[in-house]
Amino acid sequence: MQPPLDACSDPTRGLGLSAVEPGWPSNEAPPTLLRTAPSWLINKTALYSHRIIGEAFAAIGARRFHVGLLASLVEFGPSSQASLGRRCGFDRSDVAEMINELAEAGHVERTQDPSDRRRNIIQITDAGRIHLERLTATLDAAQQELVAPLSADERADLARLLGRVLDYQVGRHPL
Amino acid sequence: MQPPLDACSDPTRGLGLSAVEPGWPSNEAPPTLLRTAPSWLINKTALYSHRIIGEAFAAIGARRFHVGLLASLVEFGPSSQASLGRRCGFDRSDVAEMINELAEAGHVERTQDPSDRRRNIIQITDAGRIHLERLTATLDAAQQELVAPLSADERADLARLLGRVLDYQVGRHPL
DNA sequence: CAGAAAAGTTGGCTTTACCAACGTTGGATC
DNA sequence: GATCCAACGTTGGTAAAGCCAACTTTTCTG
Repeated sequence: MQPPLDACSDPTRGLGLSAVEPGWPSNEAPPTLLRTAPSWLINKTALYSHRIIGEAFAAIGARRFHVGLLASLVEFGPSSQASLGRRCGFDRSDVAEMINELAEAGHVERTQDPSDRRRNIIQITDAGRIHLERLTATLDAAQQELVAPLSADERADLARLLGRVLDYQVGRHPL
Repeated sequence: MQPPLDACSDPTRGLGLSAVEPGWPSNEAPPTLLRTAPSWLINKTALYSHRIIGEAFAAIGARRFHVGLLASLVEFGPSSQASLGRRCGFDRSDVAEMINELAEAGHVERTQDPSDRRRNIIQITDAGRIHLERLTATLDAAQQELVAPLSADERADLARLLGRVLDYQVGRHPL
């Protein structure tokens, strides 16, 4: 016959009569098919990542894309918008607007490349470097919150595994 | 750490000059800050996951959420929409529309619960079960494509690590 | 020199997740 | 029993992210 519909109709108190993963609402764990699907695990974890990092950045008046662009400019020096987009995985059109925002905030300077007048040369400013320091500190704290249940070794493992998947996929379809 | 499996994939050691990860456009690798940031790795990997699984499902006229809902109904029996949403991590409002779609396609039946007239009882149909079989096969193939560069052990490791993070985060803020 | 390709910009589209409100219903409390 | 509160389903709307198409200007290639 059918299992009882909604065995627990008050989600505030768990009856604790079945082995459910910690944290999930009582008797309402996700289906095994999802629980064991790498794609689902990745997507749901990415959702939490979005939320945690996004809130942390919003708290200091920053946006998620700031980090990648500014870090790119520091590590590789002045770049064109197209190059920034390829490095960080952004569409050209999105980079244009992002640079608008960063330039308006004074974190970045946009000048035309005299040797190739199609290109803009994007340079980080002193204010941008200071901003980046706050960003990295904020990101570090938020990420620690994200992967809190993992040990240092496990965090390294996770990064290594994801990096391998990412390298492979980038080779198949550059993003 | 393990010896390099595929090609040179050692992102932790930058030689500074010409050591570019495989697959990345020539000399336009992402900044180290992103490369080593779990949040960035998770988000970018999730993007590829979205694309690969989404395309695979679109090829058989299905959508991503079909799997979770139908698998839930098979594993736990007829459920209310709210319960389905909690299990799969969907908003109530989104579940309503998803069930509309699944019901119109004949994969699911929606009846009012006589014992609680607020609730709908969602039941999977025979067509839905057949659909779910195709979905799981498609999902398996797509996921294999996603984590192709990982060995079986590594895939298990990845799933375990992500599951731990997810359990922890669900405990902090149920989704 | 002609054509292809790259760069930047504008504008728009889709998906996904989320939120707010409402009416209905049931349970809890006094 | 009357009242308050919570859950459910539904509608509608919002915001961000990623992506695509078109167009102009400029450079590279054959």
